[in-house]
Amino acid sequence: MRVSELVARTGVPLATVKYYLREGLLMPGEATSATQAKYGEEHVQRLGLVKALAGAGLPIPRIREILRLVDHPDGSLFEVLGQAIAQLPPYLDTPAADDAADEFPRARAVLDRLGQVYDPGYVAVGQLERALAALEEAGIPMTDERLDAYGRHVRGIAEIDIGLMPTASAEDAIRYAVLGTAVYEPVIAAMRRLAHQDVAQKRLRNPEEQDQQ
Amino acid sequence: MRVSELVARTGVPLATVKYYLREGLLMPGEATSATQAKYGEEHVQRLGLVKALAGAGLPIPRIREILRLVDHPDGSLFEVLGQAIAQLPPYLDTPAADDAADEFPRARAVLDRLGQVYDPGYVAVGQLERALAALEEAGIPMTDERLDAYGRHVRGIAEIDIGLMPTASAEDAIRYAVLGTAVYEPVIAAMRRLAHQDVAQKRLRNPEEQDQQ
DNA sequence: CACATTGGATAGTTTCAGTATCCAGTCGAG
DNA sequence: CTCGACTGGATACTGAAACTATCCAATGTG
Repeated sequence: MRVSELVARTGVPLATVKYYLREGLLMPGEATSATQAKYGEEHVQRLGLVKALAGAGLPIPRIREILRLVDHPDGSLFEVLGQAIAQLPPYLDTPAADDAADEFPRARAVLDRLGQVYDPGYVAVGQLERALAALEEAGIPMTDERLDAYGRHVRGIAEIDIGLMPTASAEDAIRYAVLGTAVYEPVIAAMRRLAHQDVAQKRLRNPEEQDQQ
Repeated sequence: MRVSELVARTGVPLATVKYYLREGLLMPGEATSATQAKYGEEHVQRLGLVKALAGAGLPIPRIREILRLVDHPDGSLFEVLGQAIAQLPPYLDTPAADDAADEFPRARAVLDRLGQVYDPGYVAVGQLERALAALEEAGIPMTDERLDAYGRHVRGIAEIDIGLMPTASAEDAIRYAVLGTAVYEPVIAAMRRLAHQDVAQKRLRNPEEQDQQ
């Protein structure tokens, strides 16, 4: 298909398609002449993915990096996933901690409490630390009770994620992990917001069953 | 305390404090003269909250609206919470659906499947729809299996959230609900990312216990 | 009294994410 | 063949957002 059709199918304006092409977010079509190129389904899908990531508020350079990792994963699943997660908010100013000493005290306390295995150099540790610090600074409490419950359920979600991960090829696994992390998060957030309403409504109706799971 | 101390305690640059003051994100201090004002703990905390929200990528007008709702909630818990959630991404272009007819097909299918009570006019329904549509456009699958599991665990998280909600005053409840939705989300996201690593590691070690919870 | 600090106003900067314009080569209907 | 529409490619422009910097006159302080 030509550009005009790509534009029609995705709803992305031509100027923006050209912009993404320039920025390297969309691979160029197969040139058939100096002023013509052929685009395929992969371009439609890629544009959808870029839209999803951009819609989540990711800056272009971060999207480019994620796409690069998906297209050319260089390293183990963990390495690539770590690099990809570093492109997701919350962004850390300090990219790496030299020694794992007293870095991330809050996050480490939480993870130790939950008995979780973790690599202290993993980006998400810093991200958790930052989220917890933000909580603290804003004067919002994080009790052990809440923490344990979150830990339990989040782990359940992670089990599903890992359980459904394709194991055939490493590339598939990486692609799945990188995109799954970024793209399922808004779904989970929206579901939580809706569950709040559901739980609150049902409790109002049957206030006696106020057991906290 | 004076501005300089507020700056020192929060780490927010003076120019930025003034900017937040201008934008109405920070309440003015108690003026003691034409060139002096007194700030208190509430200012420190507010600045922390603004930092947390801004750090999550929320635009200033949205933060202002959230703060307004927290400070002067006008309406029921559900109404206020709905308004607050509308300030959180993913942002919807179409603010309201006139009739609840075929609006949000994906989200409704999911919620019906989970047997959840929901108000079709609730913002989060549209947000879920959008997140699911983004998934689809990007060619990423959302199976029923994953959905059911997510639903179960997200519900568990919501039970905790609601269970720990203060019930003494309506204002407290609103404040808790609004901030809890916005501020705990990054924590949950970070925990999920870390749980992925933990689950994957442990599975590699004991591949036999691959039960998906 | 001198000097740093402050509130308040205004202007400037940077980054980001597109849009718009131009151009020259090419395709395709008549 | 021809003429107008469509393309790829390059460059310039725009508008919003979030700070950041500068100035000023009033004030508090040692």
